[in-house]
Amino acid sequence: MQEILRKQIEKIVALADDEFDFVLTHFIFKKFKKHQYLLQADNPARHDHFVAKGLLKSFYLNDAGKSHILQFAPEDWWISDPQAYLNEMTATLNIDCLEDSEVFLLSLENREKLCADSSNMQYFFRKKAQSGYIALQKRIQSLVSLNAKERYEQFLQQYPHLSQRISKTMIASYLGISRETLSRITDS
Amino acid sequence: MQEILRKQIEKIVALADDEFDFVLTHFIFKKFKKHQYLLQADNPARHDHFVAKGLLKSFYLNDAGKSHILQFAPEDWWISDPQAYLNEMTATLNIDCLEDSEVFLLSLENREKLCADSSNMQYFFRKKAQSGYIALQKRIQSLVSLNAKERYEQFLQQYPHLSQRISKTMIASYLGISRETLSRITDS
DNA sequence: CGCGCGATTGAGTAATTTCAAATCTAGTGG
DNA sequence: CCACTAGATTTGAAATTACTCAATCGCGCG
Repeated sequence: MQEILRKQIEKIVALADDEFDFVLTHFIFKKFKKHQYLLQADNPARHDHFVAKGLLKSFYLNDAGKSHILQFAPEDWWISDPQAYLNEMTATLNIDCLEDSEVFLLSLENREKLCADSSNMQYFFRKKAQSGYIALQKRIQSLVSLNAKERYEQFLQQYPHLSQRISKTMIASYLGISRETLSRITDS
Repeated sequence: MQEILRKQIEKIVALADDEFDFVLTHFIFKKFKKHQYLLQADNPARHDHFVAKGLLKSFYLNDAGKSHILQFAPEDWWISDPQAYLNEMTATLNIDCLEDSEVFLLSLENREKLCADSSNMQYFFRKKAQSGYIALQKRIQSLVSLNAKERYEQFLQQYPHLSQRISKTMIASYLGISRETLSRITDS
């Protein structure tokens, strides 16, 4: 189980065995059931989450009460309410499980300790934030310049594996289109 | 001029005088004229840019040839093609000046040197990437859950100063709506 | 005065949403 | 094996939102 976390980090920085053991002491390992919430809006967002197994999503409800999915997180992904987590604020996002999941939790305090004690880990988190930024910028580009159909096709290309584990209703919510529109797109 | 850069960094980490002097040696200072390009698509994106004075924008042309503005960068902001810059690829974005501008350029090589030599600076860039991520996530939320009028009003609230220096055509391009639609929104 | 650029307006069209109803599907208990 | 239910998906029709294209307006500047 821990191997997944290690491999994820070592995609970016190499770690000696004892250094990884040290890193690991900063995480909490937990299992969650499908439909279980890891974070609810208006609660403190105490952790960032690395998914070792399963599938989570983060979403928020707008003023009209409509749910918008911000992110899916299958194995090997991180998920949180970044704004609330990094600024120690109360969450606006919700995170719950689409499948039974196994997750490593990291508090902000422990993240900062890790970064202070290990320049490797600070490097890792810097790179992770950078690639996250790039990913979001791509998503913005697709939102402003692609129509519903094109966005859906790009999603399929980008996450061919994911699209099989997620209902179309949720894909529509992620893409910012209604489920009816997505349905009409796919039957062609 | 350098004071602006220093203040920007010291919002996040304190620097001794000699440390800032050291930091400064990694940047190149340049002036640009209105309409001048700092980066063009298909060219290597060699630098990240910190704006000391003036106003820049980044944008790209989609397949249909339509221009979409990704970011405005007034004083105290950073602007680049992050994907191209951080992965040493050829740019897909363009960056040009909306006003005469003064800019500090930072190559990827020098950024990494800075981070390797100064944990303060690595901390700074980590935090900067994190807040960038948060900002983009907010923008995604507004794109998927707000209509044209709401997005425009949010833009005015968020950047009251900016909206006075930028044509409505460009604001429309940033918001992902046509200039005609924006015009119809504003006359109410 | 006349040019050029941004902003506006009008009319028609295209994309997407909404609401309601019908259909399909997987899982459950008898 | 079948009936039944909850959830997801699909379909239809009307309404809304936003876009496109074309024409006009307004204004600053040489």
